[in-house]
Amino acid sequence: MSDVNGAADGDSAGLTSTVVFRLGTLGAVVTDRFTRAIEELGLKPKHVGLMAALSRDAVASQQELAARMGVAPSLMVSLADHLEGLGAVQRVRDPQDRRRQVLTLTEEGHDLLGRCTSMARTLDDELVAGLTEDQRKSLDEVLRVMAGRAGLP
Amino acid sequence: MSDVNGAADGDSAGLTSTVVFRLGTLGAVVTDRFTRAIEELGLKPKHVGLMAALSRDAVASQQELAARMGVAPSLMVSLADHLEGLGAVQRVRDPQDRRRQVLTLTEEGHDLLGRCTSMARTLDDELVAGLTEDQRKSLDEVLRVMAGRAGLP
DNA sequence: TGTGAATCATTCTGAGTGTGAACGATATCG
DNA sequence: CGATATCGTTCACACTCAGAATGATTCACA
Repeated sequence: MSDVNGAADGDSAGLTSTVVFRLGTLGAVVTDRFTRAIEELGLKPKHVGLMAALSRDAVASQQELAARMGVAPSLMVSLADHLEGLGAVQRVRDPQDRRRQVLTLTEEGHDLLGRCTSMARTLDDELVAGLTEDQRKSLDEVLRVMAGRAGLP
Repeated sequence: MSDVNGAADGDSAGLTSTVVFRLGTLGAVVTDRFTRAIEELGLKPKHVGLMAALSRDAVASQQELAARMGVAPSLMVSLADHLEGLGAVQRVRDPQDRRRQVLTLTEEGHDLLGRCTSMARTLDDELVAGLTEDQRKSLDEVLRVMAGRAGLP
């Protein structure tokens, strides 16, 4: 409502009114807060993402996980190293293919992931505090559709 | 999958169903696409953010802009350097305070920002393609409220 | 009016993050 | 068997960004 009389060229309200820009900046801010929240657990977002992936699929090789998360296999090594050091995941050689390291989430890993989830829910509450119940439902559905459009699982 | 503790379940669906997680991942994917789109213009997201800020406030010192964007002043130097090299911004010493470098968006800068906006709109269309008109309106409003909650301008 | 403190832009150094190439171990195919 | 591919790992490198040190300029104030 602010900028309407602008010319057809790209003025700021043009860009800042796009979903891309607003979703990107908001996502960055929210992720930043989450990053600070999980810091005390010795975790970073990618560690949490890895645990979430493991929780969903129970077991998987490092390469599969790397491909799923869109990171290099070499990075998956250090992520798994760190989580293994925390006792959150377990590395087991696949007997069928002894090149493979099969990762599984330990009890401690589930617990750790649970604490991350709890932190995320706290942030959620703060974030959607100004929304009506209808708006929250709509947000849920809209996020689902856009995630699909963006090629997310 | 029985979990002994009842306080918080560390289920994967627990974390991946939070707004924080979904907004964060979706924002990352979208920003990544935008990053690739503007690559051909010789720009990165922070350059675009700087241009958008300049377009909104016409002129500003580097420190003000750095504070507004939440980056270190030293980074603002290189961002401004790059945009100046592209002819998108102009550095002028403030006559009132000759320590200050006042940045302004040139005609070419407006044009460049316009092209970024156009690219973002293209991505927007693709992203919201599966949404009804009501859902798009709701998304707009929800993003506005959450951005406010997150402390964004 | 002179002098020290504060501020601005800049440069430089260092930490953190992630990719890609090289390597050894294992598996698979001819 | 023997050649080749694949998996996990290590290493070297690039990139990004923050923070300290620097020089120029302004401000506070005696």
